[in-house]
Amino acid sequence: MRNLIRQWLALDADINELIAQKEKLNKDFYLQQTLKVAEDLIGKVFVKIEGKEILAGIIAETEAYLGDNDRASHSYRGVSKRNEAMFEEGGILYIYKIFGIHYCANIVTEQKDVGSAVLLRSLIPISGIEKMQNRRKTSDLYKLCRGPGNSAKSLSLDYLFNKHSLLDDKLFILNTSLSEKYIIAKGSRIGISKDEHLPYRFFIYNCPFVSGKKIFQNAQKILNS
DNA sequence: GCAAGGATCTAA
DNA sequence: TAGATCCTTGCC
Repeated sequence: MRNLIRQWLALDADINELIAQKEKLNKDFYLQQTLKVAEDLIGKVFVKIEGKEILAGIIAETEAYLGDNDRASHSYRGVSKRNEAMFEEGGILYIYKIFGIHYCANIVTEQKDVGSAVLLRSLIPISGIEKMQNRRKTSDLYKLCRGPGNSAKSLSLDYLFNKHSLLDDKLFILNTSLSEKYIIAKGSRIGISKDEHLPYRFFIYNCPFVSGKKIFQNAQKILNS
């Protein structure tokens, strides 16, 4: 597994070192523009601590859902019982269930009442892999956290975590710079029927942990600045 | 290719 | 209150 990760992110530190060395993303990060947050989250490490077990993955794929005139966003028609987390101040989770089957985890962004969030689509698992394999009932590392439903299942993110803070000691995102070693690309969001042309999906280019069959189609590389 | 599966929203 | 929709997945 370590070789597999090295191949993609040249990650040398183990998870405990990483947590000890790196800062958590703070509130100000989440209050930024949603598209910037979605792009900047690529390469960061999502961490969930369950007892003595550390579950962690490098964020490899995100999608932005804006609060301003984005017809594909759950927030488009205003506040409802389902989406009210999206209208809170940034830095918390918004969890919803799709097709009555799969949970999907979003990271709420921007100021209160904006109604924007970033969908967590895929992770590169780096810690707690056995637990993820048990939950997903597969040992295939590429498939463990590929797609929003699978990511939420691996991390066991359900309604209990709706509105949960990401500034928590057991649930946070590390401010790493791993993405500098990879090319980030953007393209169309997946599985939506409105405004599907908007390039609001961000992902690590040519990465097998990323979902979607057409990762290169309609993809545009973003050069590291 | 398509069914599972249930909450949510809209229209009446 | 009925009917359509849905930021998906894994099966056929």
